[in-house]
Amino acid sequence: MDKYEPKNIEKKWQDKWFGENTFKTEMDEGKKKYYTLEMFPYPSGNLHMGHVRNYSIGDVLARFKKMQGLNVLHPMGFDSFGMPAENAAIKNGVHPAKWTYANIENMKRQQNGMGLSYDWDREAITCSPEYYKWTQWFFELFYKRGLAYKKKASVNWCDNCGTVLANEQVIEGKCWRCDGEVHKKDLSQWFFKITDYADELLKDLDKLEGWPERVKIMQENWIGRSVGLEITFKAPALDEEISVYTTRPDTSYGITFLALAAEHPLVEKILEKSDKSDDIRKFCERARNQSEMERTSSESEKEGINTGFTCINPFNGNEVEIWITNYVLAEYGTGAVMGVPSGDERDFRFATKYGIKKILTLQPKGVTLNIDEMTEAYVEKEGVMVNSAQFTGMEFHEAMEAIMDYAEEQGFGKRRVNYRLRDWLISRQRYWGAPIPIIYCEHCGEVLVPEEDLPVRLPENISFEEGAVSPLARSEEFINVKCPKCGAPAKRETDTMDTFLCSSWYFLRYTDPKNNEKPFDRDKVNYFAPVDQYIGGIEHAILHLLYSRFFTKVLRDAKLLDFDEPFTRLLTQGMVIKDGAKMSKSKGNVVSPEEIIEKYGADTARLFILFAAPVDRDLEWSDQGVEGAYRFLGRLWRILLHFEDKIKSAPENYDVAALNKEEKELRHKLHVTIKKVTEDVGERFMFNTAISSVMELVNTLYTFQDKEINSGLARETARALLLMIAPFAPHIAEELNEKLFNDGSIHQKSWPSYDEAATKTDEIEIVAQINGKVRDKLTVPADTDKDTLIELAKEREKIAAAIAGKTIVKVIAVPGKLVNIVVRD
RNA sequence: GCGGAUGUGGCGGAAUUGGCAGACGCGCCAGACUUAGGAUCUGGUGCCGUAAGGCGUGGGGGUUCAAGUCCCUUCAUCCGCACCA
Repeated sequence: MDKYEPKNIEKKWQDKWFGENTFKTEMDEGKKKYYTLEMFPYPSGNLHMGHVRNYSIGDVLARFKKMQGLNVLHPMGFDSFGMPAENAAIKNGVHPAKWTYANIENMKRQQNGMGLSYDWDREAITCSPEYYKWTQWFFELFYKRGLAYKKKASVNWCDNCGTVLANEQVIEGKCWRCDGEVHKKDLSQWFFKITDYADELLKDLDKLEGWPERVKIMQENWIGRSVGLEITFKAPALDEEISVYTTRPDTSYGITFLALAAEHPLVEKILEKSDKSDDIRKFCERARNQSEMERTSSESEKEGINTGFTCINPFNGNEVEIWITNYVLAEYGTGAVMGVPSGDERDFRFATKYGIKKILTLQPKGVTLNIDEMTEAYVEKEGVMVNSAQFTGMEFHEAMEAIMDYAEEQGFGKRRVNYRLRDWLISRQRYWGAPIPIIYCEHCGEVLVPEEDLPVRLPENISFEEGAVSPLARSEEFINVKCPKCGAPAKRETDTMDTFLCSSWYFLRYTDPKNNEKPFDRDKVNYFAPVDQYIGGIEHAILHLLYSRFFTKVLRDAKLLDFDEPFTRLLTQGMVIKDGAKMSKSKGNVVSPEEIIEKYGADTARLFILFAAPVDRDLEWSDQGVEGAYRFLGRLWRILLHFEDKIKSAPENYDVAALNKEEKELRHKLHVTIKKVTEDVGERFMFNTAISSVMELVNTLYTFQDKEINSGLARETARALLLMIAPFAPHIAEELNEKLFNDGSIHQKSWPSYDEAATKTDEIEIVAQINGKVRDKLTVPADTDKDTLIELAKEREKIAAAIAGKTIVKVIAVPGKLVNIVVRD
């Protein structure tokens, strides 16, 4: 018998599969489609275990659904614009394109070495002009729809990367890519108006039943919708009005100060008129220079300066001090907030620190609070109003509505919805990205590059010295153009687009990847998309997944496609952990996929990674576990080849009734296993238990090693085993199928069906309990009824002994499961 | 602080609808085959106990004939958000 040598068989089948492009998918209206997608990688050069896990999960699904008769779309591509290529260029003098394409080639080789069933004819590479032409085209579409605009704003700047970042890309005050400190800069930048879709992005989360709850909650929090009141204060001494936004209008009678952000527009006027403008200016500068970390931490010390000016609380005419503080966010709401020390913890501490007055407006029902004795604010949203004019005595919720109504009637307040979500900053001061297709003309202003001139290509001849200015901005050849409108000399925009823009639509391009006329054909995109099952890491819970949802909705409104959401189901895989930490170069705990595949083969690598943990949980890497997976494949190989002659000489059909007891049990086990694996893979996404049941079946088959076995049953079992293991370990399944059946690729065959009758047994085991504790087990016919069960149980020696001399209080019998006799002394 | 998750043998994990806790794999122990075994096959393996039996799903309480599963409470770990007024 041949030994199981993965090296000898895997390469052979991969050459055949990819040589013949076995996994090619075509649109077929008559067939139900299934679109399964793994998040495409950044071409860093080598696959890591996270990729292996991601792709293994996707490949099992793709192969499984295909065997179930669906028209499976399973593409792959590369998210190939971005900083690392440019950094490599700066460091080693290699052009980013060269570096990137070399990495793509290597990663593709590794992906093929895993035996993944991709349709490579549909590959999308975001840095290729054929692709980024359409990324630019989308920019123009957004621009025309009023969703792309340029404005001067205080934006996030990363010194390391030499570029601005979107809010979503600042993680705890640091750059998502390089972990460098981020600080604010005032720059004129391009934005996408994602806020126009805030409400729909929030609402439609309800439609995403196949998404993990936590991802939806993260998006919900990120969008951060709140409902409140905008109140306008008059400041006569400044001859100005100041608006604040609050979600607690019920506390309006307790306002004792008004807090402005250091960046608030009114600050300029205050400086002009104030006699202590030097102190105020100093304070504002200090506040602005705090890093993003310091400014957005709730732990930070709250500081402020009294401007000496006041404004009028429109509710009660009280004069209220205007302060400038370091804790009010300029970008949220109006950049100014009303200070109610009695009802807000921050305001309480601030007021205590600076000796500002406190007025109580709400207290728990039946309790009388004394503001002078309180050590913290009363922040609960329930209780009874006090000190609030005509609203005094009202219950919280009632007062809330009444006060808002009153403010609107009086004309100084307006109900308003606010979002945390800000517009998406999409321009980057880097070379290796899709150029923004805009030309600046002295006469015509901002002009879109005409569609027929797309793509705006990146100049290839370019220098990458380190410097503050983007390489594109230094390229005269690139910058200088004629205005498309008037023909006068004009200049190109030198910023490129955030790479998250490229990845916001790639899953749509796969449906029609070679289209030169359009980003994709509407019929094709509507046939294949949305993605039925998307698989990737949790790190994109907000970033990529929010942007893609936004894109999809805009394209729907532009009538390019007919669905609302891009990803019907989302699976967030767990991390691959070793020695208690995520695998990383810096921790030195990296296991190279290539080495594992070299040593054990791709089938073992895939099987281990799918078996070791449920797909959505973290997976602890175990070298011995890998050995175990390898051992199992060896066991499968040997036992099937052990029966080789039997299988080859077996008839297609056999008489089930003629099987002996053990054979009947094997057949039962076989059909139970098919049922279980079908459900585990297709419905429960429990690949680990699917594999364990296949292992059990193999173990059962081993009991026939030295026994006679009905050849028809051996044949049926072998075939089903190969079909079931095929999605997980495609090479060994293909090889064994050829050796035993030699009737074409196993991957073109149908998923096995089970015989419902065979999953049932004539006799079952029933548990006999006394007071809920198992005392005996009895084997009875499967259809034994309640009363008979109880009778049979009572006849058992152990049970009879246990109930002898005691009073039977109650007897519970669950047919098919147990009998429980409750006794008392 | 808020939100979410997780907690089961020596380890990874299973138990899908309240019904035999620990499937499957790793590790460990023993046997067979063998010049040899880090190959392979077979058997054993939650803990305490010679046994009968008892105990056991982070801790405490509860509901129930029956709880890993439901309820209350508490602890620990991980993740996300973190001055959003």
